[in-house]
Amino acid sequence: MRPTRQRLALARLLFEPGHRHVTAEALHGEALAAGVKVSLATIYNTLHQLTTVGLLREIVIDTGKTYFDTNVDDHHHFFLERTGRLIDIPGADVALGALPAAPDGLKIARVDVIIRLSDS
Amino acid sequence: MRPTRQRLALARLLFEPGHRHVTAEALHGEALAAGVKVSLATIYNTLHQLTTVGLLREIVIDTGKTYFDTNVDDHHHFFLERTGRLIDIPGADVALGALPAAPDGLKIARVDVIIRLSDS
DNA sequence: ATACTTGCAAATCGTTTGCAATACC
DNA sequence: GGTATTGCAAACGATTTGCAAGTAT
Repeated sequence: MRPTRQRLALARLLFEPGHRHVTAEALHGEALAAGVKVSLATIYNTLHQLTTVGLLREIVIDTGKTYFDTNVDDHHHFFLERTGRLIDIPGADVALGALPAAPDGLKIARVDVIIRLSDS
Repeated sequence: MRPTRQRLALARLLFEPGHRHVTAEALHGEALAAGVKVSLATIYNTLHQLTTVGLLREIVIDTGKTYFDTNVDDHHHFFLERTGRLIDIPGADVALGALPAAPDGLKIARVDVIIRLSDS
């Protein structure tokens, strides 16, 4: 994985501000706003590569849009339904008791807990 | 909501076999296989209407594809990553301890627990 | 008769892909 | 130079929409 101009710029945008959640579109917007010339295709490439390498985690919350989380530790999420925003919940803050055993030849790859929030 | 031919046929396909998870495409296929002439547009209409009415529940597990669950009780899911299949987990089988409080003016609408399974 | 439904085909949205031009080592 | 990477534009798959024709009450 070569440290190209666009990869470096994207990495800076992603990891400098601390933990965050981005969509490809949003990151693309930020890049352009920051004066970084990148194509959307490259954004997707990079996000997936970083995910493969373990620097990002993909979160499925909403159909039709993929979120990438710069926090790859064990943790969960609040999802604000009205705004589409995500908030991290430290893994320790959600007590999961014994989980049902996985069927036959399968193993638990990950447990996602999503707490969906609406206006009260 | 009128009991039209296609709505009745779809309701039968959905609710007669016991609890299940379907995608619009899959239901469309079944309908055609069962000799029921329905357009995909109507499938989507009907699935959404049934969801609004509370007879179905929408599950987000996978980007780019929406699952509808005929089980609307409190429960969670196993997701078989290799096949894309869903398996219900009774709500009681997952012990959730105290959850972090929802921020300011927000309330918990729902808690989704998804246990992702891969081949072991 | 009137309002609700259907179905087609076109449109949309996020994402992916093919491929030639380009940047990295 | 050789290989990885970029960017464009076209291709995609799932879902939605506009609208004319059909159907329930």
